[in-house]
Amino acid sequence: MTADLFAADRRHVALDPGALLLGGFALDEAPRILAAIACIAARAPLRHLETPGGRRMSVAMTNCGEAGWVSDRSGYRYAAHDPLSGLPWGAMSPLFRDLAVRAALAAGFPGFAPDACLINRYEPGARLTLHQDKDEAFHTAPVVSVSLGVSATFLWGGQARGDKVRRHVLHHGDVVVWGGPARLTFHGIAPLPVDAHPLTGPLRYNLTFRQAR
DNA sequence: AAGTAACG
DNA sequence: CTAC
Repeated sequence: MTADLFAADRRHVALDPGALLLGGFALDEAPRILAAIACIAARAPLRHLETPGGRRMSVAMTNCGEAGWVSDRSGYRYAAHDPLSGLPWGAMSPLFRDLAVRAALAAGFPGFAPDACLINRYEPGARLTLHQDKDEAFHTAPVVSVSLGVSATFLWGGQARGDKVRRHVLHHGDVVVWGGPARLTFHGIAPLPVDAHPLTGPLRYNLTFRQAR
């Protein structure tokens, strides 16, 4: 960890060894990121995936990058093509990639090479119950998560499902990075409150970058 | 199963 | 919080 990591103008929270919340990291890029999300969603619409148990997820999802995370009755997996259209997911823009790489570096993970960017859209009440990101082929690379729009409560657990869960509010522009010993930490998002943000109205968007392959 | 119901 |  270097000194510039902890610049005085930046809120930062060490969640655990290997896990860091970088406050306001993506603020400058946020309007361009939101415009890019609209372009991605025009090609690969945000949709409510089904869990293997047949339940509709409350969060709407799409992807860009070489691999996209999908779920249906047959399971969770990464796919090179959008199951809705059969087309490859759109390319990950340098704007997205550079942001993720800079955040990973700032959190102590140099050389991050994401090939997957999952885009999540939360409406009021949408949530993600506690889970692990473990569908990637290797867990040597960190997870980088970018928050935009309405603030949400991040649920940060431990290495076992039953471990104590801490809550941290994630604001517009916040980035969370977890890797190394924290790579498989259980995490989730509490139901999104009814709220409004100048750039997104009632919605929260989240970008999750991973190296899936 | 990244979700929900049931419970005390 | 536990069970499925």
